[in-house]
Amino acid sequence: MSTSLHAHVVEHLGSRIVGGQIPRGSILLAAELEEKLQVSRSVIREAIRVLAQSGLVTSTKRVGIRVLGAEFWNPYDSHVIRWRLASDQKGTQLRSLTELRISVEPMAAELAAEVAPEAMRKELMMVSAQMSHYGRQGDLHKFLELDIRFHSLVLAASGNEMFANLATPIGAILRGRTELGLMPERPHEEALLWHQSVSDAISNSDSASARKNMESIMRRTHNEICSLWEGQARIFVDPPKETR
Amino acid sequence: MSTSLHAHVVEHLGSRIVGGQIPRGSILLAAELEEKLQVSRSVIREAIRVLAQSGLVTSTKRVGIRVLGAEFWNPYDSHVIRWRLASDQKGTQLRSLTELRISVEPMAAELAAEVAPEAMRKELMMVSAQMSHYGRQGDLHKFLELDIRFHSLVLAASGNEMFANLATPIGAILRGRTELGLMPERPHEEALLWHQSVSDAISNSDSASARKNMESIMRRTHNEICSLWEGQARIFVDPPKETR
DNA sequence: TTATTTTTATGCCTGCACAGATTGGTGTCA
DNA sequence: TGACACCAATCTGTGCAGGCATAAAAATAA
Repeated sequence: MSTSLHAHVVEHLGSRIVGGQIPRGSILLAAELEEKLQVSRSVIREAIRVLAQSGLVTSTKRVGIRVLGAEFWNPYDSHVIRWRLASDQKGTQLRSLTELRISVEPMAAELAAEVAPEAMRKELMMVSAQMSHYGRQGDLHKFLELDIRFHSLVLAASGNEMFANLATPIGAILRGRTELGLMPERPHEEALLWHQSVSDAISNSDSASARKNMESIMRRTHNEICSLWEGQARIFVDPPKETR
Repeated sequence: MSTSLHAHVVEHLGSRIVGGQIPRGSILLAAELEEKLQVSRSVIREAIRVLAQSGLVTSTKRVGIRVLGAEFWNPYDSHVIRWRLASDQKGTQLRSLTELRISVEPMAAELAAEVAPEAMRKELMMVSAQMSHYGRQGDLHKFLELDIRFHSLVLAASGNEMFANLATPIGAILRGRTELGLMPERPHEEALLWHQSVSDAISNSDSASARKNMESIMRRTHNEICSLWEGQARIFVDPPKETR
C-alpha cells in the first residue's frame, strides 16, 4: 500500500458523496464502514475527520455520520474540486472556477506589475515568447503547458497567496479546455499578442496595461468555454446568519 | 467540555503554528504531544490529520510531525484565516482578503443582477433601505450588521458557491474596519447611494450598473483600509511545477 | 405537555504489531 | 586511506482490537 490507508477511505467516500452515489442526508455508521471497507476504527475516524473538514459530513453522537448537501461543501478544498470535476457537476464547477479567475486574474496582473520580483518578470517574458513560438507552430500540447505556466506565474507574482493558490485548479480548467477540444486549431494571433502584452506590461511595471490586456484574455477565454455549462443549475447558498 | 477534545488540540496547535510560537521546521512528536496536552493518541492523530489537510504540518514516519512554513498553508481554510487574523500577520491577511473581494464583488454583483432569485432581490432592497436609514442616523453598529448582510447577500445571489463562501471572511474584514476605527463617524452619503444603486440594479437585472456601482464601493473601501498593511511584506509562493 | 429513563453510536483511551525511513556500521574496491 | 554499496538497528507514525464514558435521540412516565 503506497499511500496511506485513511487517504484511500477519504478518496472512496469523498468521491462517492460528491458523485452522488451516497446521497445527501444518508446516515453512515462507523461500525458499518469498518466492516464494509475492512479497516479499523482509527482509520475510519481519521477519514471522517478529514471529510468533516471538507464539509462533506458531520458526525454527531447517537445519530452517526450524516452526509451533507453540496451547499455545505468547502468549494476551495482541492479534493472537492477534483471530485466535482470528475462528476456530472463538472459544468457547474468549471463555471464557478472560470468566473472566479475572470475576476481575479486582471487584478493579479495589475498587482504583479507593481510588486513582482525580478526573477518572475524575467521568466514571464521567456514564457510568453515561447508561447508565441509554439503557438504559431500549432504545437497545442507545448502551448498548453506554457499557458498554464504563464497564468500560474502571474498569480504567484501578485504576491497574494490567495491568488497564487488558484493556480492548480485554473490549470485544470486550461487542461479541460484543450482536452474537450475547445481550443482553436492554433491559438489566435491576438491571444498571443495579449499574453505578450501582459508580460511586457508587468516587466515595465505598467499595471494599467497589464490589467487591460489580461481582461482581454479573460473575455475571450470566457467566450470559448461558456458553452460547457449552458443551462446548468446554479447553487444558491443562503448567506451566513451570523449575529456574532 | 462542550466542544470535542480533538478540536481543542487543533485550535491549540494551529493557533500556535500560525502565530509563530511553533516555528516552521519544528518537529513535533506524537508521544510528546500526548503528554504535554494530556490527551490520548487517537485525539492527537485526528488533530494532526486535520492540521495536515490545512497544510500546517506533514507527518512522516521515523521523523515525526514537521511544521510547515506559511507558503504551504491553505489560504482559504477558515481556521487558517481566523488564526492569521489573530496573529501579527493580520495586515497581510487583510490585504489578501481585500484584494480578493475587490476582484470578486463587482463580478458577483453583475451575476446577481442576471440570476438572483426573487427573494434575494427583495431582501437586498430591504437591507439597502435600512442601511441608508441607520447610516444617516449614525448608528454604526446597526449599519455594520446590515453592511455585512448586504455583501453576503450579493455574494450568495451570484449563484457561484465559491463567491458565496467568501461571505464569512469578508464579514470579518468589515468588522475589523469598524473595530479599528477606520470607518468615518457616519457613512458617506455617496457610499449609501452606491449600495442603494447596487440593489436597485440587481432588482432591475441591470448587470452593468450593478458592477459599476459595486466597483465604486470597492474603490472607496480599499482607500479606507489600505493603510493597515502599509509596508507589510508580501508572500511569494513559487508556482506549482506540475508536469502532470 | 413536560420530565425521566433507556437506548445506542460516537468520543476517548490503551496495548500491541507492523511498516518504512534514517542512521550507523561493515565490508569491498579503487 | 577513502569512497561507496549494502545491511542491520532503531525510531516513529500507521493500523488493529477492544474497552469504558458520554451525549443525544427516542421512548416512557408523570
